[in-house]
Amino acid sequence: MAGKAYLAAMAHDHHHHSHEGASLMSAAQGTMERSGEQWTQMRAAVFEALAAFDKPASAYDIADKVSQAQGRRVAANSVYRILDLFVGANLARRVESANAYVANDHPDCLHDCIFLICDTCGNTTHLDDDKLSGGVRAAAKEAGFSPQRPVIEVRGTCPECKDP
Amino acid sequence: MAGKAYLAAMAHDHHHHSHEGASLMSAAQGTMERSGEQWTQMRAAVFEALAAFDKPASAYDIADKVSQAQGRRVAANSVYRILDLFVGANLARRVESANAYVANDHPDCLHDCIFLICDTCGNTTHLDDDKLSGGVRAAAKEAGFSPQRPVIEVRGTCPECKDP
DNA sequence: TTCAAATATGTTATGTTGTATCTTTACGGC
DNA sequence: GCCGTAAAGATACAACATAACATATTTGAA
Repeated sequence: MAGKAYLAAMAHDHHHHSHEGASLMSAAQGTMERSGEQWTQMRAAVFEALAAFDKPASAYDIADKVSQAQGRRVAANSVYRILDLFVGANLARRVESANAYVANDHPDCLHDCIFLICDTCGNTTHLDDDKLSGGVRAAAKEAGFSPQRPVIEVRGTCPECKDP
Repeated sequence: MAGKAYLAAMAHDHHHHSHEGASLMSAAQGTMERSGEQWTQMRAAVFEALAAFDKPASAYDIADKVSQAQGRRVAANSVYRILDLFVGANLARRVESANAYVANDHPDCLHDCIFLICDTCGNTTHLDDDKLSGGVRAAAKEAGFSPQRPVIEVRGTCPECKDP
């Protein structure tokens, strides 16, 4: 992987506090604690492992990575518990069509984000287009439905895999 | 279940050849054969079972129902094979956020459909809003991504579960 | 019609994802 | 120190999905 060669477009340019590395870790800790949850060693380890993946990671992928890092076996169910917390606190997102998770690098903003998942290389980017996601929510309401959580993902081919 | 008490709204009213019962079966057969695939007893049985569910059904749910109907054990992997064909031929859709499948009652029209899945009762309806789905595709293209298959689903509460 | 090739299904096994339950451990207040 | 609570570990199992190979059925050409 040559790293991100393109950035997700933002339809409405508002300030996203995107973080990385140590900054992301402390942002995650802050968000977690503000939402009344503890920031334990285990949670830090899981978040670090998750954030280190450059594509969506399954709970088992994360369990493996944490196990490696700690030199002991960490069970998947512990990881699931923590991932659920993360998703609840907006520190991570679940990619439904991949049964996998990604770290949220701007946990301070709340969006119905749109994932673009490359079927060739697995790399995943996301858009935060509140107009589009708002349209989806509105259409659901129009049909009498009360939307709680839109799932908007696009399977396809990323620029790298298309133009080699 | 008291049956469908509301219908999915259509943003752009074009003629949908919605079928049910025997009509749906023969439409399915026609679509399947036009796409160069055989319409076997087994496929008919799987389609019938799938169409009989009033909410998204897992491959195992379908395997159970077909097993019942035939008085013999039908293995899940046979069902998976056939479901994959159905999805390819637009006879069925996969609901990603539910790991389940629904029959497509108008296999003649091709849409990126939007599923509304009730987290309370599991009932699922769908919208065909080409404008919205087109917007999602366009946004992906805007980011340099080549969309193949948008996945647009909304988790929430259906009208029945909201207003008891 | 008969046979060979291609397609479909059956059988068995295994891999992956996700939960449930119960036990043990860590931490804080008393 | 003792106890209550929250977190994490251990184990088991349920649910979802695919792989590999054997058998059966269909198709179409000789």
